[in-house]
Amino acid sequence: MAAQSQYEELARQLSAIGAVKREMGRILPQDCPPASAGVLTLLDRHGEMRMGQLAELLAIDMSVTSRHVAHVAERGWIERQPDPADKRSRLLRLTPSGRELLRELAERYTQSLARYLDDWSDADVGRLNELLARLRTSFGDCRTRAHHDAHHDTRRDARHDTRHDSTTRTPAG
Amino acid sequence: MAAQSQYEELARQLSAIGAVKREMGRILPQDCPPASAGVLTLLDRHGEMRMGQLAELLAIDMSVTSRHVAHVAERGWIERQPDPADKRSRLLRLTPSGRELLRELAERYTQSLARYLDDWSDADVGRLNELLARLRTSFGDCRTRAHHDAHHDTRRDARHDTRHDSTTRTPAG
DNA sequence: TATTGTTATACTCTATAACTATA
DNA sequence: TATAGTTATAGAGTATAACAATA
Repeated sequence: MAAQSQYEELARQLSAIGAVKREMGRILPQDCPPASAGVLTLLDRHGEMRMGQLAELLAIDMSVTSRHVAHVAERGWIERQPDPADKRSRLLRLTPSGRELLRELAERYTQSLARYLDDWSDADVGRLNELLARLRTSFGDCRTRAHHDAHHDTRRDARHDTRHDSTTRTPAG
Repeated sequence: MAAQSQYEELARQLSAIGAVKREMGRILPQDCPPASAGVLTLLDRHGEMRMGQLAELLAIDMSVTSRHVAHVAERGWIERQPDPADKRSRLLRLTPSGRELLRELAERYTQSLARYLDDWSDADVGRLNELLARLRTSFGDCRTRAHHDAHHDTRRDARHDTRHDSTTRTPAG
């Protein structure tokens, strides 16, 4: 439990961090908006999956996910195969072209961050990564709880967790 | 200098942190979108200022700032007085009504974060705040450097880099 | 001529709701 | 009936360019 001023400061930091995100977005190729990069990255990390799973990992509505997926599919970066187990569903999978793009993206991100953060130690970057992951988990748990038992209170207790990887999951929606 | 995998992970964390921002945005009053809250917060922190200064603190284009400012001015949360030293400019200042709204916002942010982060220590929240502030500074400093040294700028694509905009934008604070 | 700020236009991202196909 | 996914529509946020008024 932290002091009130710490919470207010965190709210300010979160509101301002968008500028960093935008700056990172500027290094992306013309055809690949940030949302597309996010889709490809998650498919790389977690492997083949369905729309619904991807939407949950992205922490956005499936309608939005659907359009992001259409964008990357139109450019040949992913394939959408019918799911043999459920004909309503489609399985998303990276193509070789998508993997090639991901290599390019990783290189650009790395070069850009290496330049911006040249005076950061490995430990500092690691600490920031850990805290951001934990922040997302804290919000994600809260949302999952609110979603599954919307009429219950908001105490943190039962953690019936059906997720496979809580560290890479994002909250909100 | 950190390892490449750390940079890639940071890029991913930044891309995913938007979900937390959106979740925080949901607690705001109907009339007050996140951008308005940002404007009010900066005017509270830094006091009376001009459009250009505010745009720099927000790290967004002045055209965008102009519309955010119009929104909060229409609702009586700030005043726009002509600058006696430069008739092209207007000085922005919080009104009592704006300060009252800020108190409300601070309370909502605090309550929400206290609920989401109930298992975070004060030290953890403080560390995250420090690292986020430092991250924004690193990007802001770098952007300033890049602007003064434009021919060493390798981060952009073949994109139209038509920024004759001389205002050096810093991630907000 | 250059700068401050506004407005018009376009693009990205997201949410809600209506719709289809299948379970 | 319920669920997986798509599409239509609306709203917030941002960038670029053209413009007005002033320096």
